[in-house]
Amino acid sequence: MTPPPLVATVLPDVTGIDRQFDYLVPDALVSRVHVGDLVRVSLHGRRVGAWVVQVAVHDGELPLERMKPIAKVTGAGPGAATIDLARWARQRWASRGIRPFLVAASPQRAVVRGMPPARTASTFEPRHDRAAALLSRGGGVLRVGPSEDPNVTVVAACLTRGPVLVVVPALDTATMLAGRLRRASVSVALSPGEWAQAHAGADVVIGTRTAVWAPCPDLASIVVFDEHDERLQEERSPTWHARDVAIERARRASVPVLLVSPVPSVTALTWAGAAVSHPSITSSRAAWPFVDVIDRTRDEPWQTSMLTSPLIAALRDERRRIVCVHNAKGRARLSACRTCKALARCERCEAAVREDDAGHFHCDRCGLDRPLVCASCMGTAFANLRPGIARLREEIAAAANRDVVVVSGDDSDVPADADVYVGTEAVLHRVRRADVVAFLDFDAELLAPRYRAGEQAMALVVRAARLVGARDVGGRVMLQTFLPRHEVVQAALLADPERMSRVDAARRRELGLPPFAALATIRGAGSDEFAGALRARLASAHAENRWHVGGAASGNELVVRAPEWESLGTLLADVPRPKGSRLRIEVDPPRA
DNA sequence: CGGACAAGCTGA
DNA sequence: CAGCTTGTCCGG
Repeated sequence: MTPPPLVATVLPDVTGIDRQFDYLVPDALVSRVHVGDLVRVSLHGRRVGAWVVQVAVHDGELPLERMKPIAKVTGAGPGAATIDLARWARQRWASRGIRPFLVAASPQRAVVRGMPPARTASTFEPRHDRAAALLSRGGGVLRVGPSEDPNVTVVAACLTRGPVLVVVPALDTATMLAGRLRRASVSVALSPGEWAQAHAGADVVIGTRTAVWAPCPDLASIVVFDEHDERLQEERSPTWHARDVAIERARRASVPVLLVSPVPSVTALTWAGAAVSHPSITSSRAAWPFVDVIDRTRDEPWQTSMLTSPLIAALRDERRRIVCVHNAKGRARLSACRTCKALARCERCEAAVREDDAGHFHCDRCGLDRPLVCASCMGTAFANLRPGIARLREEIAAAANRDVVVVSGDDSDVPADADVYVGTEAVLHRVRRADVVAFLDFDAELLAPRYRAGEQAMALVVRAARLVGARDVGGRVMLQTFLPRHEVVQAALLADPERMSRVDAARRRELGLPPFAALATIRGAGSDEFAGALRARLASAHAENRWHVGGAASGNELVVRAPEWESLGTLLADVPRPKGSRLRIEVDPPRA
């Protein structure tokens, strides 16, 4: 009697096709087709790559004669467990399909099985004591100082248990850490380039956020370094976050996960509950720079100037390299009369006007020019309340009496030997080393209209802290603010990030924001119609209480809030998308 | 996504 | 009505 034919359900690697298709497994390939493998099939007259998502005995649902055979087995792929993890992620981030996750989990080139594992089972010292303690308790959040360098010792603590998966925000960190571990005789597979070695087996599999999807046989623990870093989240939809994937993957594999950061996110702390390891107050303080809070409500007679006297003193200190951060994004220039403090406005349309290069007031709204005279008191001296970066550069250069380098977002080659740098927050990623970092208008970060503004501001302080080093090497961060008592400012000042996360967590709980609720933004053609369908569904289910569907009246952006992500994902998947729509759904939106 | 096929438009 | 464009459907 002939054995029943095998049928493989495959998902084509083709954008726009969120469907699965059944193919016959030819007798010659029966031993080589496994769930999670990559194959090639003929679909609608063309050869395409596909993932095998299921292998089963033919059930007669689709007649055999309508099925084509699998054309070829390309090689190893994500594996069955990762495909299940991708299905979880599809609901978690309201993705239409699992293809984006499988792409992240797959090798870039074909990988044939049979490569030998490279496990050296090498352990080394020193090992991070607090990391080891957390691991034996099942994992959690490991808070460290910003200028500490815990990566190698934390990995050493993990290695005593077996293979470890390491996720870091940036590729250069991954490459550098891989090198340091190899010098300690640890076998390392750098993801995604060394996917084949990771699949065959290594002591450490390491990479940026996509590495959280990488294979790691006999996985014994997962570490996410710099858990607060935004680069761990995919910026395009589906906006999956490597931290959350790591937590779920570890849970499924019954292994501990460590989230390491100087400023752990509210999401991480809420997940960890009591499993948070803090450094001692003394060692934490020692690992932070000096933080100067410059209270702009008190210190200056002319309160609106960006150049306060402590800043001018720092600019004039020729022994110190200083980096000035000024987030000018989307901020209009603004002039005010020095005598009567009235805002300079357009006579015709009342919009704020700015000084142009020719020495006139110019209105950007209606184009009118007028002389530099105050309309209320006829004064002729004006202050620029929100200088653009060019104007600021002139003011800083005049105050510092040193050369100033302006760093813009897209510059990659920045002179390395300058004394004074000015730029948007991108400057913190371009300059290697500094003695002082000054945030000229820290309130722009604190008051940004995003629910994660506080943590994002805190992340900038950490970035600055690493640039200047700890207080014992003289590292100094200056925060110019009108809000000196703000929890972020206080947390930085006292080297105690918990001060900030406690307040932030309480506020988010009260306002129903993540991680205490699920939040999504929806944009793109058809989102108005989709919003209507969502409201109708919620009304019929009598579930409006903890739900909210707002915005999109202008066709701009729809905000959906749900009690938790499970029901959000279910709802967004169940409500049919209007035909012809192109919805971009962002769950846990990074900018909202 | 991209090929097939149908329906709609133009020119002689 | 050939010859072309535009739109919709569907793939195993």
